Amino acid sequence: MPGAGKTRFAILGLLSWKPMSGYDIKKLVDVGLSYFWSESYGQLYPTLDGLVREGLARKRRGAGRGRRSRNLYAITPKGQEAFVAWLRRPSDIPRARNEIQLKFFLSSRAPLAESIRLLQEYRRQQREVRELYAESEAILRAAVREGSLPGELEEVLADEGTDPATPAGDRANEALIFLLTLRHGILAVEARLAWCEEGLRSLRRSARNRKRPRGKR
Amino acid sequence: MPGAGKTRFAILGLLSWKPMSGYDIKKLVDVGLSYFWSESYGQLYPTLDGLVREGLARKRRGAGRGRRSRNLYAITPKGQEAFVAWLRRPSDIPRARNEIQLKFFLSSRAPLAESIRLLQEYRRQQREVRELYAESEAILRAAVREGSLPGELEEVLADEGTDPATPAGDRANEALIFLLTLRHGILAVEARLAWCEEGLRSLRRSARNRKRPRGKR
DNA sequence: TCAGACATGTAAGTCGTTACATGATTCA
DNA sequence: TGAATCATGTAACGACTTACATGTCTGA
Repeated sequence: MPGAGKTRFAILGLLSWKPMSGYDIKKLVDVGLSYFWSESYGQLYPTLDGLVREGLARKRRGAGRGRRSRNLYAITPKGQEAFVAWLRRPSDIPRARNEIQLKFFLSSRAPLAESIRLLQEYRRQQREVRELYAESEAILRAAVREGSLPGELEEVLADEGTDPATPAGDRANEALIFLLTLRHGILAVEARLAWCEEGLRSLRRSARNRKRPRGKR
Repeated sequence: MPGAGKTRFAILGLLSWKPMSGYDIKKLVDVGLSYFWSESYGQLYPTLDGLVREGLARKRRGAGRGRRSRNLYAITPKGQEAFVAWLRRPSDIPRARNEIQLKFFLSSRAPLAESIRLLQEYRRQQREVRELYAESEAILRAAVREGSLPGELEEVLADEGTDPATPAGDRANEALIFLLTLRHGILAVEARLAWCEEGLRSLRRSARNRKRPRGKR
């Protein structure tokens, strides 16, 4: 009984697209889902075995000899059911543990300059993230206009395995949802950057007021 | 060697305010820091012992008999140093693992209605969070105007332990930084809600286009 | 020919939570 | 008197990461 963890269903969900090997899944997550998900091999392979033992997936030995032979995993009807049931279960609120926020809060008794430095570091970090997102968004918007999937995803998903009967409208939908997922990240980053500006303004105003505390009551 | 984990420094940072017991720290985190941090007893007490073993904190047996006697932990100069050094170390980018985002992404091959439902669930959840934040913000803004700390924090921090020599300006600063920390949460929630609206608009437009796919190319 | 991608897996360790055990004190 | 809160701790588990071990195939 390997837990009711999220990794199980993340994998199951990806297998519901098409049969894949552990290596494929890792690639797909790293390349396409990295903005909101991650998996390590140490989780991946044991979990795949677990899915097979529970009858949620089937393992098929692919071509190739020795270590080079890919194991293809396919979702079973039972697995499909379990996946949909999970989709419909309420999601837990992610428990918050944000290091930068913690540091900023704990800096309240340090010199103001320390808090300002933390804010600037955060801003620098988030600006970099925004750049990454912006590039992805440009690629994706183009894909949405064409109703296709973008290059990297295409590679992993679209070659041999995809059902050719999938209507173009469905492909467009997939791209749209991928785009929206990315938009979530972008709006979040922009909110964080707006917060940095607000914070820097507040702290600098506070610093000025303390240098010449004129109208004090 | 109990890891270079974040819990150690979170605790150290709180002890840098004033000596506290494990129970105090848990209360303080639950009541005042819950928007961006959490600690469990299972981490707390062993970590406190670890800090003492490393000479970063000192344990002092308080009044009371048997199990009721509080253990007060105070930071040492070495601990203070370690804390400040941590504050200045670059923070790691939190690795992303967002269940709702994952579900939304994986819903791309389900009926559109499923994606819309997920978005609505997310919106409902985030609206509740926004209410909580709004209440806290009102209390905090009042406290900032007065240059004091708000009730709950006052309780844990301000009674006997606080240095009476702390200038009023410093108290105002602490309240301001607390307020800014909260603002981070608020801006984040509002960004998520804005995303929900954007997403719902997009998906509904997409649904309409597929019912009567008139101007197709 | 050999670096680098392909491919699978395991062992050990970190980090954290939940649930429980224990007992004192307060107050309705 | 007995429920709630104060207070400290531990045991067991769960989720995940890192680092390693092993071997194959491809292409410059």
